[in-house]
This record gives sequence, C-alpha cells and structure tokens, in this order.
Amino acid sequence: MAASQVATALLVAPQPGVASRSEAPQPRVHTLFRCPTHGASCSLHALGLPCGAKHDGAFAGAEFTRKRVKRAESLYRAGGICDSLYAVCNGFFKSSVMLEDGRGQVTGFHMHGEVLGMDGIGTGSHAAEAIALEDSEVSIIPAARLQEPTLQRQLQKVMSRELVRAQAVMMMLGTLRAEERLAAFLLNLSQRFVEGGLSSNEFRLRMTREEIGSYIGLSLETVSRLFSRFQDDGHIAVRQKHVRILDVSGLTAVMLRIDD
Amino acid sequence: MAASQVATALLVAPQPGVASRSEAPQPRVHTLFRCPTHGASCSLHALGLPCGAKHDGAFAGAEFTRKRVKRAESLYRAGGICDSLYAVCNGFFKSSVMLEDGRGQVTGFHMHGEVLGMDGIGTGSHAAEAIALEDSEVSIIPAARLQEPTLQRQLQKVMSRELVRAQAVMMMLGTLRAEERLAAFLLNLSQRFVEGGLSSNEFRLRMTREEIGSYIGLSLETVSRLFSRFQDDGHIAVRQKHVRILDVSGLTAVMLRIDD
DNA sequence: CGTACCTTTGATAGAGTTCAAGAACGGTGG
DNA sequence: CCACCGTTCTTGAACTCTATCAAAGGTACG
Repeated sequence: MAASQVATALLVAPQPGVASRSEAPQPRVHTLFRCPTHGASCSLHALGLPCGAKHDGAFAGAEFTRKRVKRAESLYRAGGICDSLYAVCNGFFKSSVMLEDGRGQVTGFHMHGEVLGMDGIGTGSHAAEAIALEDSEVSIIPAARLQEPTLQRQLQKVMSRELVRAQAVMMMLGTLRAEERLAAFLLNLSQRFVEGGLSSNEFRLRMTREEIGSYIGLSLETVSRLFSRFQDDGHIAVRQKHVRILDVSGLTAVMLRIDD
Repeated sequence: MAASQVATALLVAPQPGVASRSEAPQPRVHTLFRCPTHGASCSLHALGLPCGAKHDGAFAGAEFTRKRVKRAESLYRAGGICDSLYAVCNGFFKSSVMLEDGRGQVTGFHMHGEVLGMDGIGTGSHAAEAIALEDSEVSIIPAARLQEPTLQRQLQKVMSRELVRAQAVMMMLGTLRAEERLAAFLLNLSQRFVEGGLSSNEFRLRMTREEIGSYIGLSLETVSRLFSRFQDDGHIAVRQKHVRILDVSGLTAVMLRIDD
C-alpha cells in the first residue's frame, strides 16, 4: 500500500528549465533523491538507509553466527578494531562519532536488514561507535569473508547506497531548515519501518528527542517544539515516543517548502 | 615536513575520563578523527578525502584510458547512468546534489588521486553530479572491471574511507559553529594539498566563497567575513583565492574551541 | 514507588542569514 | 595594452531562526 500510495500522492508537474537536470519529460516525483532501482517507493530511502541488504538480502542469511546486544550496550566502539561487519536481524541501533572535546553527533539509525560497521574497513578500525537503542540481535560477517565474490559484490552496493544516504544527510544538515529536517526525518523513518514489514504509519520512536536532534542538527527543544507544531497542524499525532503519520503529503510539502 | 610538524605541534595531554573512548594511555593528537593507518599526518583526512587511492595507488595507474574535462564541464550528472568510476589525475572537481525545488549542496571537493562516482554503484545511476572547477584529467575505471579481485579490494577501502569522510562532514555540519567549520575546512584542504605534493601551506582556492559556503553549510557572506576575521587574527593571509596558512595550531585551536 | 531521565513549554539572547551596495578581479575584444 | 563586462568578493545593517536557559510535568525503570 504505502509504496504506490505515496508515489501517487506526490506526483507533481515537471519543473521547467533547470538546465542541469535530466531531460526526460516524465512527471516528477517528490523525493529528496530518486532511487532508480526501486522507484518512488524508495523516495526517502536516501535519507536513512543502506537499503542494500533489504533488497539483495544476502547478509541477513542464516549462515552467519548471531550476537545479542542489550539496550545501551555497544556493538563496537570508535577506535576499536574492525574485524567484522554486522547486519541487524532485529532491534535498533544508533551510530555516532565524537570530537576530542567531547562533542558528539549521531550519524545514523539502523534497523532490520541494515549493515553496520563499514566505516572500519578502510582503516581497520572504526571511526564511529554503534549502540543498541533496544535489545537487539545482529549477524556477524567476519572481515575475512568479505573477500568472497558474492559478498564483495553485495558490499559494493550496500556501501554505495550508504554513500548516497550520507549525501542526503549532508543536504539535510547543510540546506534544510528545522521543520524541513524533521519532516524529512519522519517521512524517511516511516518509510523504513513500513519496508521493514513492521508497522504502517504508526510506530514507536526508539530514540530520544536529543538523539533525533543530534542526527538532524537541532537542539532537543527545537525537535520537541516541532513535534508539537506538526501535531497542531494535523500532520502527525505524537505522544512521547508514539508517532502516527496522519498526512504524508502535508509533511512532504513542509519538507519541500510547498505552501498550501 | 608537514606531517611530523603538524603532529608535533598538536600534541596535547590526554583527556581524563571519557568512558566511551579508547583506553590506551597515549598522548592524544588533536584531530577530528584519527586515521589509524596513517597516524597523525592523516589527522584531517577524514574531513575531505577518500584517501584510498593516494595510499594504495592502483586506480591512478596508466592502465586506464584518460579523459579530459574542461572547467565548468560535468564529468557525470545526477540521474545519469553510472557505467564507470573516475580517478582524478590532475585538476579539481566538486560534486553536488540537488533537491526538486532547485536547492543544491556541494557534497565534496576532489583533487589528484581521489575517486569519483562511487555513489552510482548501488543503483546504477548517480545521485550527485561532478563538475570540474578547472581543466582536469581523469582515469576512467569501467564498471565491468570493478569485479576484478584487486580493484574490488581497493574499492572496498576507498569507499569505506569515503564513508568516514561523510561522517566527519556530518559532524561538521551538525555540531561545529561557523568559525570552527571554516577552520576545519582550511586545515583539511591544506593537508590534502600538501599530500598531493603540490604546495606547502600556500595554495589557490579552486572554488568560490559560495561553493565553500555550500559545502560547510554557511552563506557566502559568512565565509567571506570569516576569511577576513581569520586574517585579522593572524591565522591566515588571504587575497581573493590565494590563501596562506600562517598558524596551523591557531586554526586548530579555533576548530576545537581551545581558547588562547 | 521513588528517582532519574525524558519531554514540554516559555522567555531571552545570539549566531548567522538576508538584503544591499560598492570594490576588486579576470577574461575578452578592440 | 587598455577598457569593458560579468563574476566574485567584501562589508554594513537589519532581521530571523534556532540555541540556550529555566522550570514544570510525565514516564519508565530499577
């Protein structure tokens, strides 16, 4: 449902004359970035996914040993040796980086089917740390096995998609305003929850306002205020960690500065 | 010279009790992110590099056909098919992404030895566009060849390092203040110019104030004002595009909020 | 069942944007 | 070689968005 519905709801007329864009005269879909492989349903992917595993689904196979990680425990730490990657089987993680002076930033949230730890491949040790936001389980992918042709091909795609996500986050942090950032964040999260097969447009946030704020570059107070405003405007229903998206196209309009 | 000098200049006492950090009782180096493979000289890498090619140096080999790209021309466009990667032989590129509504953001600057186009591997088409900021030359790495074991291993590392860079940019955009961002940007750029074997602490910016601002999430006016302030403070000497870093540790102090 | 954490909301202040205008630069053609 | 043009850069002034400070509920977990 969500896929085609979202796609349909967001169809708009093509924009005239932006020289450096594609020239195909097709109706344009409102997305932060188009996902050619998966079309409009993937519209918001770019903002929060390494959607590779989900689509290609090899990492999550039963051939790997699993590991349980309890809430608030770390899967790996910044500076720690990277001897394997991890595919999230169930649960929820955040990853974050930290400055010398103690300032830190959440760089991603990760759920079922997504791959963690790829920042450690290049140097052999992790730049970020990954922490479980609820009791979780991961598949361990030993670094040694990353040389296997099948896995290598998979990994190439997953990492590439992760790069696309990173670009979208840069765009969000560098260009969007506060309300646009939260709208984009919520739409993306909703999208991913749906694809994870979990819920529809109603879900429980696994992270705090502060963690959301860190990820999208806002203070926790601003995030809280925006939740309230979105509720007043009828876009969502919130009570603490429970969120329900009431008006996807409204949120999309907020994200893209379309006044209605 | 630069490597050890920078490393030495920036040595500081280890910080007490940050629980989630590494436990080794070594003196700490002032860096946004440590690069375990290349040590302190790589301190600022994370902010602007896919330093893979430079270190592993296989992509830049003469075995690939080359292509010239004139200033202001694009190497590839957003949405365009990704049938190859590109290693910069000489010249300078920017890559950027764009929103439906026309808002865009520079997501990276790329010079000698760095690899472009990896965002297209996952989906088969590019999310970003790459534009030459001066007459440049690249090696073309056909997508087909990315399955070769040697290249695949290289690519894994390069992409991973690019992910680390992306994390650093997120940190910069989400957490640092204006002056801290520009300081980080300048230090990183200087570092990369030095490593590219080009100049010492004096170089010519290839990009405009607007492009810098877009990359670090500031308006062009703010960038210009900060250049002036850094000059007044004796950290740099600027005249238009010519920049000379006079006080690396001063800039580093600005970046890390160390008051002196 | 109490305590620590999380969330909400208000008031204030500050950093950075926006608008505006002039100056400096670099490339082009006479 | 010089003059001209468009682009880029600098600087000022006013404004706006968001952070910060503060204080009061609410929740959840031990």
